[in-house]
Amino acid sequence: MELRHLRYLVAVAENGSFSAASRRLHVAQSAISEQLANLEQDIGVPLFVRSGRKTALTAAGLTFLEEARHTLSAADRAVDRAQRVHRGQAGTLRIGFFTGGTGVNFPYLIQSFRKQSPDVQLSLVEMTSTQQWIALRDGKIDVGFTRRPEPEFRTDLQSALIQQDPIMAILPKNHPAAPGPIDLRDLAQQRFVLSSREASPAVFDKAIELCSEAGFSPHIASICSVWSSVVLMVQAGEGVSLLPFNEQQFRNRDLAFCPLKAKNASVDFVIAWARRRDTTLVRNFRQLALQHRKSASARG
Amino acid sequence: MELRHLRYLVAVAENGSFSAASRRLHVAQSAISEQLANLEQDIGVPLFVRSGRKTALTAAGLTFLEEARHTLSAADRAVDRAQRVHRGQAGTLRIGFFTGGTGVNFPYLIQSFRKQSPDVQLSLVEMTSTQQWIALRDGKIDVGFTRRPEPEFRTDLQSALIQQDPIMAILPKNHPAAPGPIDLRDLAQQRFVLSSREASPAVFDKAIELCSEAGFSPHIASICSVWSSVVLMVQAGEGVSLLPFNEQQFRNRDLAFCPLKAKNASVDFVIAWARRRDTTLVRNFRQLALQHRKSASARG
DNA sequence: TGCTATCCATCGGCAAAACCGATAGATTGG
DNA sequence: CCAATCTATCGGTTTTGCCGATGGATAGCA
Repeated sequence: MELRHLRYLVAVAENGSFSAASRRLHVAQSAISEQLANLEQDIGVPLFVRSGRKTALTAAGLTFLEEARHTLSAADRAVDRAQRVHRGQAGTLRIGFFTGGTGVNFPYLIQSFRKQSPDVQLSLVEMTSTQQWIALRDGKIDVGFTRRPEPEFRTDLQSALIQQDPIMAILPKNHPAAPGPIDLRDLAQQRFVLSSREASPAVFDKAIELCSEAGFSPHIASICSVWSSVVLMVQAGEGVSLLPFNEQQFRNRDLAFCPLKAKNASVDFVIAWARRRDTTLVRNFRQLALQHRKSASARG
Repeated sequence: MELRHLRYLVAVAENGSFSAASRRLHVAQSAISEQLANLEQDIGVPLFVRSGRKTALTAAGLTFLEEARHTLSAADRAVDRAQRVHRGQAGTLRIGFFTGGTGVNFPYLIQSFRKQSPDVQLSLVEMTSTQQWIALRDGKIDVGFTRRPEPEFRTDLQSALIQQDPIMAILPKNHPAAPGPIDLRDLAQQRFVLSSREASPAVFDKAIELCSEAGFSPHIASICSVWSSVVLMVQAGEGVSLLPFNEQQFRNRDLAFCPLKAKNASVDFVIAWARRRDTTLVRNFRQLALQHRKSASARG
């Protein structure tokens, strides 16, 4: 049984006869006759009462007709929904992010995306930068707000800059170097608390790089998996730290957040996506996110 | 788009690859590949991400897959329901009857039919004998408890005897001929109240025939469309009547219901159906009705 | 880094089948 | 009884679904 059989059946029912259906469908009457005979043969149920002039559906035929209509509309709906998803008008968008990641006004972005794509379901998943790369590669999420992917991910992932987060020195409030701008060489003798390379290689590597350029290799006292712990450590006197600027931590009254003198003291904050899954939906969302970036940077 | 495409798609989704699906479906891998390429072309949506080794569905493909499953199961359900209706296991049975029609224990018949065919919906429609013949011919009802169809209906309709209803004379209680058995010649001079030929030709014609055999043509005072009115008329002294035995009217205390001496003083009470629409369902119901007749007549 | 196994797309050929046009049989309406 | 209209059937044509073979691409493994 194929949809063709159902289409012919419905046409016959709607036009009252094989001949009328054949005219409507622009198919020879003999074709209709054969196909419907095949259908009856196939399902083993006579669907029509043929009596010379008038053709009518049997009781089973009427039942089948009703279900055939359902089937055909299910098929149409399948096509329609697939096309809508393909056009980015429907479906689900899974977004990765990490707390402290700024650069876009998230609520506003979501809001205007909702306006643009009312039938798209959004799913927000909190992950570290590294987790996002893996999830993007494996198709667990569709876009991520994260750091620039490491080289090993560059074949699968693409990214677009949202903003450059300046790396700042985090010091106890009364530290002599505060409030900066700081020359990192002044911190050469300090003990450092860094966030783990695992969670965010970009930040870790940048910290090491900056120290290296300042002519020293940092003495790492502690490594924390998330930036909030880093802040706690510094607050506890465990050492100083280097972290990207983050509005939330900036509010801390017991610490000094000092800019660096180094020119390249920043890490990229990007929107990333899988090259293979760069759907219309992802493209739409990305464009919107980049627009919001512009307006944000325009504001200050 | 045909169901074949959907079947292939589902098979690929369930088996993880075109090749695996081809093995499962016993079709060449190239066929699967071609058909699914056609499908994608047809609906204008890429459904798969092909990357050498592993094949995965796109977001649109996943959506389409879900809907394709619905479509396929709708198609299956269509076939199943049609087959059930054809086997008489499902559907609707529309039954015609007239009040006073006896011969079967209706509640009991319905009850045991419900037991035999639990998924069949029953619809009872009250009609005169003639209305039932027309409704049967036009497919408005499926079976009717009625009188033997007139010759003009015999090409379309068939009928099976439920019982012979004896024709009885209905007289005022104190009529000299009561309580019978009556020789119709004794009523030759009476005025008659008959039920209309339109509603029940069999009864009307039988009355005329009996009078004719008794050597007179009845003087018809009134004609009523339903038997209950006939009874009222006789009660009002309008005349005497000839009607088939009917349990309900028999209870009337002011009238005498007298058997006739004539041998052929009866009209057939039958179950009738359309020759063209003698479905399994109708056959099943008919057989049950006839069984119930037997047991009813066995009881008395 | 090759080697191999596995996957999908493509091509030519074949056979099934969908379709067509014509026609015959059947039925209805005038 | 004739004309009109319907469906089934038949032979022929074209489409197309399928097959087998092949080639390019990729992933796993040595």
